[in-house]
Amino acid sequence: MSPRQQLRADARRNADRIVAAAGALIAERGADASLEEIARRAGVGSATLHRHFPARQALLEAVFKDRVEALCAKAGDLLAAADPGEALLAWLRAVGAHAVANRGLGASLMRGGGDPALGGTCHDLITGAGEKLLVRARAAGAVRPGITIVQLLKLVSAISLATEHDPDGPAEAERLLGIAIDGVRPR
Amino acid sequence: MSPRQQLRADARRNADRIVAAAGALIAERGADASLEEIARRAGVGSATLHRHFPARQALLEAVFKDRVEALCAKAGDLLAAADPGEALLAWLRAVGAHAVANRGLGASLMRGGGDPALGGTCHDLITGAGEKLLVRARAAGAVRPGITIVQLLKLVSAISLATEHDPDGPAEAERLLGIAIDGVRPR
DNA sequence: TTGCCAAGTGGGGTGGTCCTCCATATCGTA
DNA sequence: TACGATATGGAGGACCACCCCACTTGGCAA
Repeated sequence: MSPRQQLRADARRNADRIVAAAGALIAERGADASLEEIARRAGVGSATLHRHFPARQALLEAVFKDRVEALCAKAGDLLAAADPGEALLAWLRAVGAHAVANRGLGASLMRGGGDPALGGTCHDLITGAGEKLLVRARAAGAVRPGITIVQLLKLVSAISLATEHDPDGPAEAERLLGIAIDGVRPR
Repeated sequence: MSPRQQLRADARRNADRIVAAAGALIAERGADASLEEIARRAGVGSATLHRHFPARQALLEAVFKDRVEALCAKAGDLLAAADPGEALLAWLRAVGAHAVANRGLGASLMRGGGDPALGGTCHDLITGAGEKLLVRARAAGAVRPGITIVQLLKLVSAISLATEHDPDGPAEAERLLGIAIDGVRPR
């Protein structure tokens, strides 16, 4: 689905419909929503869904693309912040908040490394954006050495995943994130 | 399967076989292994599996029961350790190590709160054992206030879950745990 | 020891999932 | 308008969790 210009108009319209339906259903029921039902809601056959998005991950990437881009933009903004360490932590909190708010985003962010062949775009984008923040924070001595951006994002995603089925998910995620993130600072 | 005495001899034998087969298959393929195949391996019909373990969670509880009990015993031992704070952290690390070594244990530990009606035993056992360690550590001023044992276990489980599909899972889990656990100490 | 019946079993059915083929319908162009 | 490349979706295969019910079996009472 990278070269969207090459798609025929109806095909592109269907792809958009599928992404919209997927977004709605994933918000309702989580990242493991039924692909059949997504197709049903989008008003297309299941074969069409599978041709457009050969793997579930590809669909998730499309659904969350704009949110990931927003997070990347925020990372860019924070590069100009006064305190490099606080900038990184603030960004991680923002990533966590987004992951909690958008069910399934956290899982999507992590699985980038899993299937290197297809997609991985979300994971790559967010990793690239965060890396710059981490490098700057590290240079300022605001994070302890040896920590990678992939580790930090894994931590954030894991927390959002763990609190996904909680009655009081967002608040609990915030608290857990607070604990975990404090370990990032040098002793 | 709580009142095992009330089961007929053959029923109990089948239940044990199912738990053994489940343990093997879960170790191979993770906690979402097919129940049909577990039944097949155990040499019983799928109906038998479902009657003994009405929900997947119930089966997981049975599979991991001994490991959870070992962790609870370890918690008991650590209650006598000199440094209450270090005792708690050491135990959390042990829980993490077990969760990583036994695929699916982490997920099982977390889901206790999800379905209050059935099971929850693993979750309750481990929570109870950890609570004592936490209370002692808190009294010694070794952990910052406001942290609950459920939060700590959620953190540990989340990390083990997140690293489950990693090429270098155990080592990475150890590192992430190190980061997260440092946030437990008071500032 | 024998006979009986509650307890236990598993094949087969239901309804769901993901994914693939291929005959058909549609778009965009010449 | 006519045509061919492109896109579609229903039908179907393989798998899954879970349930029903005709049958078997263990263990107790006589």
